[in-house]
Amino acid sequence: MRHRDDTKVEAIFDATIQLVNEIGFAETSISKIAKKANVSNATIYIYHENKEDLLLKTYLKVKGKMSEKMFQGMDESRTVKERFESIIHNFVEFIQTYKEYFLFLEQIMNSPLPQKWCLDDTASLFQPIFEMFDTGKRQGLFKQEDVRMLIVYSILPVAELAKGHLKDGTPFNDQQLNAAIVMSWDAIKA
Amino acid sequence: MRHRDDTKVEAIFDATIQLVNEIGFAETSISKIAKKANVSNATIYIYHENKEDLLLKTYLKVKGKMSEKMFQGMDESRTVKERFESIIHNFVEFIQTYKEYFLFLEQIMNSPLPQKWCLDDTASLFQPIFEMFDTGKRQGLFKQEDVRMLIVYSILPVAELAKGHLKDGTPFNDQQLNAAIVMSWDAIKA
Amino acid sequence: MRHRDDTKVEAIFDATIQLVNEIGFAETSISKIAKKANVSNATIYIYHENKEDLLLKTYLKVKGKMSEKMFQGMDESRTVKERFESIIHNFVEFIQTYKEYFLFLEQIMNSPLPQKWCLDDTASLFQPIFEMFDTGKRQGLFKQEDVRMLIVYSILPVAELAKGHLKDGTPFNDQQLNAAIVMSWDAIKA
Amino acid sequence: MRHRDDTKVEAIFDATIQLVNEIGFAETSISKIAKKANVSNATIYIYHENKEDLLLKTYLKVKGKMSEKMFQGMDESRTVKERFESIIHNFVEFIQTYKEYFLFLEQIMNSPLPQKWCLDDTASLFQPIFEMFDTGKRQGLFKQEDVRMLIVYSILPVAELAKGHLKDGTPFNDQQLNAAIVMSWDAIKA
DNA sequence: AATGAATGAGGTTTCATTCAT
DNA sequence: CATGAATGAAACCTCATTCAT
Repeated sequence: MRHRDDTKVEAIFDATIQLVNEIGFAETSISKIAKKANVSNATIYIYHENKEDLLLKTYLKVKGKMSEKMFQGMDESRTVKERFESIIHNFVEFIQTYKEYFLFLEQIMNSPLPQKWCLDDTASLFQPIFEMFDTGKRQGLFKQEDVRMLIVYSILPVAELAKGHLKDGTPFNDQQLNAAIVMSWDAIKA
Repeated sequence: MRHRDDTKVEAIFDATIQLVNEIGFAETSISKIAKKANVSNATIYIYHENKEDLLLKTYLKVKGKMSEKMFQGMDESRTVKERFESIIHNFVEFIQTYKEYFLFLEQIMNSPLPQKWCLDDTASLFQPIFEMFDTGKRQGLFKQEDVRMLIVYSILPVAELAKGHLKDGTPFNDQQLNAAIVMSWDAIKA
Repeated sequence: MRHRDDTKVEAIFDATIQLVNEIGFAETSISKIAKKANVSNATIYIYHENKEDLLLKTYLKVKGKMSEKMFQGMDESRTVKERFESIIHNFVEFIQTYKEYFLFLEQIMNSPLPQKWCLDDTASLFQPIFEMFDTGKRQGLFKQEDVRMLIVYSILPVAELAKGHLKDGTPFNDQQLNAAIVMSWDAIKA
Repeated sequence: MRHRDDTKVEAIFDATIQLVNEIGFAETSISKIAKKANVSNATIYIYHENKEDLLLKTYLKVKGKMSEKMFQGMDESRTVKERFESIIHNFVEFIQTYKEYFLFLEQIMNSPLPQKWCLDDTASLFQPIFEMFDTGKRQGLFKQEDVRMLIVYSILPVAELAKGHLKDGTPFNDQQLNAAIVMSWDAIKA
């Protein structure tokens, strides 16, 4: 057995993500992925059981990357506010740098696939967010609401704004970002 | 000449929406739609040029329905706060009553299709929201930010919460909704 | 019963011939014919049993037209040579005036359809040619060969030349036609 | 990698030609070709881009075969008359041996396809005919007419006669062929 | 007579996947 | 490991034809 050729594996992942973004999830076929990745159709089946498995693995990889970037340089000893701002900045940075990863995720997450896959484990990837909000709640900084609610009012809107700028091509500048952070904070603060 | 059978047209729309929700956009084929709608494959092509056209028309229909429900009973003479709460209540009502319409929209809007279709006109469907926020800004009730930002911090989170409850089957009760409205208001108020 | 609407019948014939010439026999469908003729699909079935019947009738009509034009002004009392030249001139005139009729015939006659239809009767349409050649043979003007052979060496080449000019768009002038007639005569003369 | 199976490629060509002859160009479908060739529909698309491409390639192949057979054993040092007779005999031989190839060609060439394909290069396949006639003209053997005219009066009629015998099943014997050659010669000789 | 509506059958093409090298 | 060849199944769409008005 020769060893796994990571160049090809990577090329397949990239081609998948690009195609899903360019032509959509529904139009993305194995043949098209193979062609874009410059490998044979059959090669894809060496690394992935079938099409759905390829999608699942790509999804997990991308979600892992997002988690990694989101908590990059996170220091548990910092204050809640500092951690809050770090996460948001990192998130926006991720969305802008890995534009295609982000849009790929949005497309998959709004399809019935994740429910079919029953992925509870992915929540753990975002554990630091939960911890940060829990701490904040205990310190009386945040409203005593469900953490999902705090997320939906503080992080989601920033992502949505960044997505909007991504789609219409306009830049999401610091001034706008700071205004957003203020609104996030206003929404969730006690 | 046989007369146009609107039952069939309606059945095709419904089948499309249901299937996109059940098995996803990618797996929804004309054959499956036809079978579910109890019509022949060919019948679909009498009313729609091709598969994409069917999706586009379904999308527009559903978006129209959402707009209609969202501003039902809207009274321009009411205060901004009353209008704000009316919209949010109507929206949540819509999401819960027309669950499948809402999830269908989410799936389409997160695919590359809308960009391909270049639909600027659909923004006009939500004109009353823009007017409400503009009035509120002029009255000094809201932060002097772009209306899109106000929307993203007040309406979007509610939709996201409702969607979450839809997906995990738990009810979205009045207490939760009121807490959400408070957060929305906190986020955007001046 | 209302009376037969010859406008529509004619429009259907014309559309059929035009389409067969434009896009070919294989691509010509009832729907396309109906659209080009500005009638409903179903209207075609009032006048023709089915698609093949439509083609057969169109073929017979066109072949009849060709025969009619070919022997227009033919005078049985004229000399064989005069009749010979009259036929050739008429034929060339027909090909150039009814270009589409002629090319339609060529397409049908080189398909397996005529054999399927077993049309012996159409030979009778060209009786005057046979008579002319028979008379010529009896008068010792022509070679004592089968009349089909005489036709193939005198009339067919002219048709082929005319067709060539039709297809590449160059004119088939009198000088060329006369040269052709000389060659025809040389080929068959005793 | 499985190696290219030329048996299949050949079977597809043969099935195409046979079907076009049996049921006609218009009724010849990919499915029928695949069934007759004992391959899957999809296999055809490995070797041919689409149906039209299959037809074009089949056409070119058959035309090449015809050219090859037509000039088999041609010796440029022989006299014009010898070359002339060689070509005609070879052509008749081809028509009779490769009956289906010939009838396939006739059907395609009388459809609008060749014009759509803009094939100028195929003329070069018949270069030796042009050369033979040019030499004959220079030697004063033939009339000083366009070579196409000489072809149309000497070779085409023989083909037409052979085709006639093919279609009604009667043999085209040597005596008839010789009579035809005499007429060909009479038509074009100076 | 005329036609829009409707459809089962079948068209071309692409799909996801497996096989043999 | 890698891949071109191969394919059954199914995709989208159009066909010829019939029906009800």
